[in-house]
Amino acid sequence: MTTADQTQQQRLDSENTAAYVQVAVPVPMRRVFDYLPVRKAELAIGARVKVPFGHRRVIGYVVGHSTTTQVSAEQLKAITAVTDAQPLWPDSLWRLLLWSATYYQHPLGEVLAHAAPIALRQGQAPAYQQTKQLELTPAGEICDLTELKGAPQQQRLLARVKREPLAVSALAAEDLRPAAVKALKDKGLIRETQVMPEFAAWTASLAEEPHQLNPQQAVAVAAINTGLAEQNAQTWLVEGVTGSGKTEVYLQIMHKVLLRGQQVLVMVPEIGLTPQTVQRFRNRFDVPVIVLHSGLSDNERLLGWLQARDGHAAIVLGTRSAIFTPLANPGLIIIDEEHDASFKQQDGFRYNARDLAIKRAHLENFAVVLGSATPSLESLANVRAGRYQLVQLANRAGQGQPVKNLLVDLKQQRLQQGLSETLIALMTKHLSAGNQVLLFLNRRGYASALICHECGWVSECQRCHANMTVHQQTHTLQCHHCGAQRRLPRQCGGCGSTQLITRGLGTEQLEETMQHLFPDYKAIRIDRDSTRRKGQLEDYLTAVNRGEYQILLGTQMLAKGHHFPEVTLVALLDVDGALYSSDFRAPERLAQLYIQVAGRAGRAAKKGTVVLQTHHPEHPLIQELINNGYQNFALSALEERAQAMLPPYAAMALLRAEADDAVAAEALLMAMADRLQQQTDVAVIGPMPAILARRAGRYRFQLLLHATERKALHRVLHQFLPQFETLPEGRKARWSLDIDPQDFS
DNA sequence: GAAGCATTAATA
DNA sequence: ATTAATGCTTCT
Repeated sequence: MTTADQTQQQRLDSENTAAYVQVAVPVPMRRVFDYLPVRKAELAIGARVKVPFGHRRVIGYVVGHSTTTQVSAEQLKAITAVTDAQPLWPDSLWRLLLWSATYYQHPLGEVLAHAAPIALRQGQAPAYQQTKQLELTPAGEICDLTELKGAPQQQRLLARVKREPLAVSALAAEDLRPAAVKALKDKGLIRETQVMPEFAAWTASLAEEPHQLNPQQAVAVAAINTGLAEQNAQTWLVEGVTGSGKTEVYLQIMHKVLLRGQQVLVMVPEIGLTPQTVQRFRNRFDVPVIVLHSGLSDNERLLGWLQARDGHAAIVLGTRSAIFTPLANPGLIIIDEEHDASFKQQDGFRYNARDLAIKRAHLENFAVVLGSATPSLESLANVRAGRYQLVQLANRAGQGQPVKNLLVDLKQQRLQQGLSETLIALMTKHLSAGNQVLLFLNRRGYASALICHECGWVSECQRCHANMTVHQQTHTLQCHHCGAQRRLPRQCGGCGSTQLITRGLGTEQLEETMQHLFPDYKAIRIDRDSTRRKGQLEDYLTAVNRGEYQILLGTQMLAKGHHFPEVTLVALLDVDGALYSSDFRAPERLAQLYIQVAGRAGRAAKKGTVVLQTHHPEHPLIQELINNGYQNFALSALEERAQAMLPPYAAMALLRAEADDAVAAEALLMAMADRLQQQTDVAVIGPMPAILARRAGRYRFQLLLHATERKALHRVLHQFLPQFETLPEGRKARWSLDIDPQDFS
C-alpha cells in the first residue's frame, strides 16, 4: 500500500465515527468551523459542501472530522448540501494545499478557494460539459467552395469545417468571424450541435525531428535524463545564457517523460505565455497540450483542469496559478525564467509558485527543472547547498556571439536629454552601418514630474506619496500608482507662473529626442501606452524585424523574450535608482535586467555591444557584473547577503498595514511589534512607512520580521497570528502577511 | 424622528 | 469577505 493509499484509508475511517465536520470557509480567518453532517458517510475530506455562514450560504471545504466541538448545540448548524461525493483534489495535491496554508500562514479556506478553478469555487460539478461545435449539413457537404468566392470569410470558415468539425470556442483563436458563422448557418451549409468532448489515449509521438544538440546541450540532456530515470524528487537548475537553446533542452527531456506516459507541467512568466511559446510545444509533440492562459472563460478553464486531472492532457502550459492544476500522472515540472517576479503572487494569498513546485515534486515524487539565464540568488544558494543540481549552457547555440559590455560614467559627460556623448557617437556608428539600436528606459510617459521654475511647486498626486508623470501625448498628468489623471496644467498650481519645466526623462520624450538627434532614422516607442491596443505589440515587433525602424526604445516590455536579430547596440539609460535602493534585491534585479536586455543584442551573426550609463561606475556589484559576468556577480551578491544575514541566508516575513489614517496603520503594527518584542530568535524591524508611504489615499506601514532560522520565524508567526486577528487596533486598519517577501514597496 | 451613512461585531 | 446591527449625523 502506498502512502497515498494509506492517507486515503485514514480519510475514510475517520468519517464513519465523526459527529462534527470541520469546514474551511473562504474568509480571511485562520480557523475552521464545525458543522453537523447531513449524512456522515458521504463527507470525504477535500469535498465541497454548501453551509450556512452568518446570514449567507457559502461553498466550504471539508478539512476534517471531530468527535467533539467547542461550539454550543444552539450555535451549531448543519451542512446544507454536499457538493462532491469525492475529494476535489488528488491526495498529494491536497497535502500541498494544506502545507501551503501553513507555510504562508494564510487562511485555509482562501487557499483552497484560490486553488480551485472559478467554476468549481462557485459550486459547479467537476464534470465535462457538452460544448457547441459547428459541423456540415448535407447541403454543406456538397457545396463547393468556389460558390462562396465573393465572401472570403465564409469561404475560409466553410473550408475549415469541411476539414473537421469546429468548436465554437476556437473561433477567435483561428481568427474566424461570428458574422461568417451566421451567414453559413442562414444558408443552411453548417449547423451548431452539442457534443460531449471525447479524449483518446495519447502516446509521446514526435511531430517533428528533435534539433541537433550542441555538445553542452547534449551533456545537459544526458545528465538530466539519467536523473529522471530514477523517478524521484530531484531539482535541476539549467543556467543557460540567452540563445543557448534552453527550450530545446526542455523539449528533449520532456520527450523522455512523455514516453513513460507521464505528464509535464510547464510554467512560464506571465509575459512569456505567447502564441509562439505554445506553438513550439505543439510543433514538437503530437500530444494534447492544455494552455491555461488569462483569456479562458471559467468553463474553458475547468475543462483544462479536468483534462489535466484525468490524464487526457500530456502537457499543461500555464503561468503562476497553474501550479495548482491536478495531474493524474505527473513526471516533471519545468519552470522557465525561474527568477521572474511574476511567480510570486503579490496580493491576497502570497505564494511563490516556484517554491511550491519544489514542494509539490517532493510530495508526488517527480522532478523539477528550473531554467534561467539569470538564476535567482535563492536557487543558486540551493545549488551551493547541494539541494539542486546545476547544468550550465554557456555557449550560444548556432552562430550567436558574446556581447561587448561598456560602462559609461555619466559624471564626466555632457548630456543631451539623458544621452551621453559616448552613447550618441556609438549610436551614430551602429546606425550608419545599417544596424538597429535598442534603448531601454524604464519610465513611461514624457517626464517623471512637472516642476515650477519660480516657486518650486511639484506635480504631486493628491492621493499618493508620489509625483504625477507628465504625458505629453494625452496632455495629462498621471499617477502611475493610483491611476489618477488630470489635464496638464499651463500654470503652476502654487504661484500661477507659466514657467513650468519637466524633470526626469521618460520614453515619450526620448522618442522626441531621437527625432531631433537622428532625423534620418525612424524610431519606434514600445511601452504600455503605445501598445494598448490588442495586437499592436505584435505588429510593432514584426515591423521592427522587417527593418521598418532603426531605433527601438521602450520599457521593461522590450527586455523579455523578443528576438531582434538586427539589433547590435543596446543601452540602458537610467538605472541608478537600483544601485542605492533601500530594497536589498534591487541590484539582483538590475543584474537580471541587464543580462536580459543584453540578450536582445547580437543574437544573429552580428556581434553586439551593451552600454550601461551610470553615475556610479565604481559600484562593486556593477563592476563585477560588467567585467566578470552574471555568475560572478551572483557569487559576490550571495557573499554580501551572507555577511548581512539576508535571504537566502535568513528568513523574512513582512507585515503590512494600511488605513485612511496614518496613525491607525502605524498603531496596529506597533501593537504587533510590542507583542513580538520578547522573542529572542526573531528580530522585529519597524514599524516604518512603506517605500510608497501613501497610495490611493491610504497610508501604508510595514513591520519586518527577520530570523536566521526559518523554523523560529514560523513558530513565532504561528503563535501570534491568532492574537493579531483579534487586536482592537485592527478595526481601524487592514493588514496582511507576506512570507518570503520579494517586493518591499 | 426617520433617513442616510459610517462603524462594529459576528460568522459554527 | 460579507452581512446585519448599532451608532451617529443630518434634514425635514
